[in-house]
Amino acid sequence: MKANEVLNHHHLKRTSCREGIIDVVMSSDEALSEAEIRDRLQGCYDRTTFYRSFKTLEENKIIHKIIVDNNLVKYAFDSSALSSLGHAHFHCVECNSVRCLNTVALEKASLPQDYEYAQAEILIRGTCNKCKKQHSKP
Amino acid sequence: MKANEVLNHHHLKRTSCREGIIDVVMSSDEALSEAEIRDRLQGCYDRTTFYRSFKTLEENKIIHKIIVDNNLVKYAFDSSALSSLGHAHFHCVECNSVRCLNTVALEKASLPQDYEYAQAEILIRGTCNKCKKQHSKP
DNA sequence: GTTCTTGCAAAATATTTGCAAGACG
DNA sequence: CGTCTTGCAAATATTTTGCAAGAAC
Repeated sequence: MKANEVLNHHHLKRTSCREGIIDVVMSSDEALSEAEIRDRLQGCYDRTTFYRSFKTLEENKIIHKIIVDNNLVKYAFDSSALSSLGHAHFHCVECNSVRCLNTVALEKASLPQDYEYAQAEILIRGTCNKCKKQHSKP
Repeated sequence: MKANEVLNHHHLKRTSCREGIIDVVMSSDEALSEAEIRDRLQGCYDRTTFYRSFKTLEENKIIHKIIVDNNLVKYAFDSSALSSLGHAHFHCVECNSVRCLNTVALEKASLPQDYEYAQAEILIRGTCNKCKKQHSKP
């Protein structure tokens, strides 16, 4: 599905900023920060516009926001299969890359009495394959 | 265990700000924001001092920080039983309260090939018992 | 043509840093 | 007394808002 189709599908106006963001996050295998997305779009847009676009795209569940730390916020394309249960992400503490995981199962049970479950977000920290490989080098 | 004992145990200087923070988070059944902690200490300390104290206490695993959203950061006493595996928290999307959970099990498996697991953070969103009760009122 | 979006400037907020004065041990 | 901590001021950084010009449909 192309960026403009995604926008049409959600009854959002096709603007080049939105299309650009969608193209970038769709084609990336890892989550990207605002700065990274802006770089890949050759800095074409104002930060304000980015924030507003991110917000709109997030509200429409086209992308989702991953807050790894207060100064590490990333965005990823929202493959809606995940979004019903919640999301799981892997954060490499060495290279700070963030990837969506779709293979993590949360045992849904055991909330306190009378609490109502809606959605879970799981952030797994560790070391990614690339950084682990670095370690084994001489 | 009292606040000053906690500090001694970690070889940290006993200062009233640190003791105050520890007292407040230890005696609270939910996680508290900087503003809430400051209020309970009658606004005695500078925000800078809070940030520095939080950092020190977090580095020593005396408290932990829960980033619910970019503008919703809370702190809770770190009961170390949880900290080995990671933490699970419940965020009520209605009243924005945050509580530590100790009864959530994550199926530890299924990372991509060659990834190394270190720790997980789970944030469960939903409705807390108090807010649910509100709904059933007339 | 009407409505939504953008860019700019500016405000609000959160967080960090330098430095001198003060508290801890 | 030497070292770590505090408070103030100021610097950074992030995110939000108002408004007029411009684009989408």
